[in-house]
Amino acid sequence: MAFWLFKSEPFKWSFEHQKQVGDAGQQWDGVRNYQARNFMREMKPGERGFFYHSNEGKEVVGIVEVTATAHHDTTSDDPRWECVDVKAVMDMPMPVTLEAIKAEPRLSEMVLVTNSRLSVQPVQMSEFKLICEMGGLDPKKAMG
DNA sequence: GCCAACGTTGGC
DNA sequence: GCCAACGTTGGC
Repeated sequence: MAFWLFKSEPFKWSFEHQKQVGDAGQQWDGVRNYQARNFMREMKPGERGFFYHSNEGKEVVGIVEVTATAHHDTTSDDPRWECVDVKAVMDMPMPVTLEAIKAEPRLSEMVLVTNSRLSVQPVQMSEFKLICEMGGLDPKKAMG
């Protein structure tokens, strides 16, 4: 079981939008970066990740779950670009800011910190649990 | 709004 | 296959 982080600018696609589409989920489209695409290819239905608001907010705001394996991104004509489907699972009671993440020595290896431009990235289980705790969320609940 | 870091493109 | 030029991301 792997854990992930999905980054989105809230004025383009926010966690609120994500919640509105419900359990049907929605393709995580628009990714045009090989590294990010390759991580999506590794994802399996049922795996969970953080929903992170970049630019505005700069915080982890909720938990999402992968509902479909990688398939063609319908917003691109180019068959190279694929994406998974995700659905919103629960809110982070207290959003965890990038500032707080950077201030936590145990999170210094997070991809969010070491490669801030990667929009889809893996998260270690220890990192996942710790951020849940920082956000007031029981890690067991978040992990499903 | 700026700019550093990074990724991609295309000429050679 | 190299690398300069360019475009984009995202923190500040």
